[in-house]
Amino acid sequence: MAKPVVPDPRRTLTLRDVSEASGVSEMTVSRVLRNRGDVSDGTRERVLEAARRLGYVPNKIAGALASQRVNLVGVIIPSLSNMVFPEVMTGISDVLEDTGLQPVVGVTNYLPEREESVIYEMLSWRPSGLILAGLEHSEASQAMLAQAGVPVVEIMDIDGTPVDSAVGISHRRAGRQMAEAIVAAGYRRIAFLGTQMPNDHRAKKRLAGFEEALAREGLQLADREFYSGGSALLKGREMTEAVLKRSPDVDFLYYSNDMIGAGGLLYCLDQGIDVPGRVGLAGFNGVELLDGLPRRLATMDACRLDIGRLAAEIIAGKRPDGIVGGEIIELTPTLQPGDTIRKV
Amino acid sequence: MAKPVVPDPRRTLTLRDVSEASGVSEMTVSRVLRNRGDVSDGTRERVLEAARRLGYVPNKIAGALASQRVNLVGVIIPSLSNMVFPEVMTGISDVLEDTGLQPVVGVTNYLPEREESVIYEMLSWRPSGLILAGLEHSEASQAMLAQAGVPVVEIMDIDGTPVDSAVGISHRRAGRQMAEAIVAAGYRRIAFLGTQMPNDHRAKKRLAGFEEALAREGLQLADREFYSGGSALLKGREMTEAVLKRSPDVDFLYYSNDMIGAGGLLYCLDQGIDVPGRVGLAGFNGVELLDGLPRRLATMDACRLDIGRLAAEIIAGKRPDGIVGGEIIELTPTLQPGDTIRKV
DNA sequence: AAACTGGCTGTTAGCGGTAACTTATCAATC
DNA sequence: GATTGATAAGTTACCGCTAACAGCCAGTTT
Repeated sequence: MAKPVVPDPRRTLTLRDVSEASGVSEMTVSRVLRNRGDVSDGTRERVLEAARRLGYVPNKIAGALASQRVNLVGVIIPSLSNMVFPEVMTGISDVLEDTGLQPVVGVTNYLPEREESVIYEMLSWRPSGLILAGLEHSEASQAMLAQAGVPVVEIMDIDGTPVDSAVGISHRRAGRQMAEAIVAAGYRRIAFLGTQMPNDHRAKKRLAGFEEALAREGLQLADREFYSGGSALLKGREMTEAVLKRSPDVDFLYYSNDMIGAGGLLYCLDQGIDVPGRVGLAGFNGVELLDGLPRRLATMDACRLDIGRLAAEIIAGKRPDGIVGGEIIELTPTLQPGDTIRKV
Repeated sequence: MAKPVVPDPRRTLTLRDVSEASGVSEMTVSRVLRNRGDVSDGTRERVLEAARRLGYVPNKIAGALASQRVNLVGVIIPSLSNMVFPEVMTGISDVLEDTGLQPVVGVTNYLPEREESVIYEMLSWRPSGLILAGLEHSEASQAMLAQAGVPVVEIMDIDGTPVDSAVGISHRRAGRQMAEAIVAAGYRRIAFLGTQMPNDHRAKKRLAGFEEALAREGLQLADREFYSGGSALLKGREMTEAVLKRSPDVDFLYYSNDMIGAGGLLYCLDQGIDVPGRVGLAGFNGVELLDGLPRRLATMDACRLDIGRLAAEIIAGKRPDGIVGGEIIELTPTLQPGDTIRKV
C-alpha cells in the first residue's frame, strides 16, 4: 500500500525523486512519463504509481532544453475583445488538440511596437511555430520572423507578401464585392462608417477595395465617419445618427464591422427608418451575434474558423502533399445579403 | 562598419555566437542582455551591436532553467467568447505590464477534465503564478494547485474555499440582491432564463441566491428555461418567446447573462410588449455591449476589470502590507437598474 | 557452443543559459 | 608604497531533463 508521503514543501519535485521512490533510474522514469521506448509493464506501473503518489509534475523547461523541442505554438493577435479572434482560436485549438501542440496567445492591441515585443518574447521560448494576424509588421519584426527557423503563418489577410505562409481572404476584394452588390441593388449615395485605427490594415483594405469598385461605377463615397474606442454598438448608433443628419440623402451605410453595423441597424429601426427601402446597411465579419438581431444585417463572413484550422494545419505539418512552407491559401468569403439590402 | 553576416540558417544562435562576435565572454553578454551587473559602456555597446546585427534572440528556456525563474503567469479561463474574460484579461495585462511578468492564457471550455490538463500543462512550465476562474476544481486539480509552490489566485467567485487566494464577488449575494430589487419594484410572477451548462457554477450560484431571496418573500419562480450553445442573442429571443407563450402571466424575466437578456429585450420591443410595465427584464454582467441597446437593460456589473487587476497584483506581490497569500478579496457589484425595471 | 537477437535498463554528456565566485585592473586612501 | 575598494570582466558548476549509446540478460539461431 502507498506509504503516506510528506512532501518537502520548499523543494519542487524532480525526476530523481520519482526515480528514488520507485527504485529505477531517472531515465526509465522519463521514458515512462513520455511513453517512449520500451519499459516493462511492472516497472511502468511502479513508476506511475510513485509519480502519482508524489504529485510529480514534469519540468517542461528542462525537457524542452534537453530535447530541443517545444510543443508550443505562438498565436499573436491584435485584440481579444472583438468577437473575431475567439473563433479563429477555436479553429486553431481544434486542429492542434490532437497533435500534442499547444497554442499560446499574445495580444498586441494593434500596436506595431507591442507586436514587435510580443514576437520577440514568443520566439525567445523557441515555439514550434508562429501564427500571427496580418501581413504588416515592422522591419525588425519581419527580420525576426524570417530568422526564426520555424514555420510562420500570417492569417486573415492575403493582400501582400507573407514572410512564410499565409491563410486568409482578400479584404480588398471583399470590399469590392460588397460595393458591387450595393450598386447592383440600386443604391447610389453611399457612406462609409468605420474605425479610426491606423493599424487596422484589413479595414483599410476593405475600404480601398470598396471605393475602387465605386469609382469603376462612376461613384464616390457620399460621406464617411470614423470612431475609435468605446462600445461599438453605441458608436454605431451615434455615427449613424451623425451621418444621416449631416447627409440626409445618403441611401446606404457600409460599416467596417458587424458590431457598429448592428448599432446602426438598431438606430434606424428605432427611428422608424425604412430599411432597406430608405437606407440599406451592410457590415463585415459574419458574427454569430447578428443572428439575434431584429433584422439580419447584410455582411460578409471572414472564414474565421477555416483560417484558424488551416493555419494550425500548416504549423502541425498536416497539410496534404508535404508542402513545407511558403504556401498562400486564399479563402473566399461569401456575401450574406440578409434583410438590409434591397432585393434586385 | 558592421561586417555582413551570413547567418547559418540551420543553427539557431546562442550566447556563444554573440560572445565571439563581440570578443567578450558569454557571461558578459548575458549581463548586458539582462541589464544586470556592471558592464562598461564600451563593452555594452559592442555587445548590443553584435546581438542586433546577428538577430540574436535569447533562449528563455535555458535562462529559466538556469535561473529557476519564469516570468510567466498562467491564466486559466473557461471561454474566450463570452465578453466577460477579455475584460478580466485587460485588467491582468495592465498590472503585469510593468512587472516583467507575462500572462499566458489557457481555455477550458467549462470542462473539468480539460481544466485539469491545462493546469498540469501550465504547471509543467513552472510559472510564477496561476490565476484561474472559479473555486470548483477536480480533486486532482486542487492537489496540483496546492503543491505547486506558487501563488494561486482563484477569480470571479468567492462563495467557497480557495486553494490560496481569491478575488471576486459573491454570486449568491448578487442573485439575492437582484431578486430583492425586483420584488421591491412590485413584480411577482418571475421567471429565470439561463444557461444549461452544469459547470457554470457561478450562474448556478446566482440562481440559488435568487430563489433563496424569492422564497424569503414567499415567492417562487413562475417558470424557467434553459439553453446551451448557439448565438446567445438569438437564444435569448427564442427562450423569451417560449416563456411568454407558456406562461403569459409572467411579469419579470431574469436572465443569467446580459447577452441573452439583450435578445429578450429585442424580442419584447419587436412584439410591442411594454417594458418595464408589462414585463421587467434583468441580466448579469454589465457588458459594454448593452450601451448601444434601444433601452438599457437592468444588470449587475461583475467588477471584471478590478478582479483582473487585483489578481495580478497578488501574483506580482504588489498588494500592500506584504500580505503573502491566502487573501480573500470580495468586491461589491452594483445594481444598474437601467430602464427595464419599474421605478418604485 | 558461439554468435546473434530483441527487450529492458543504466550511464554519460550535453541543451543554453545564470548564480556565485574568482581574478585582474586601477584609482583613492593612509 | 602597500592596502583597500570598487569596477569589470572571466570561470566553474550546475538547473532538470533527454539523446545516444552501452550493458545485460533471456531466448533463439546456426
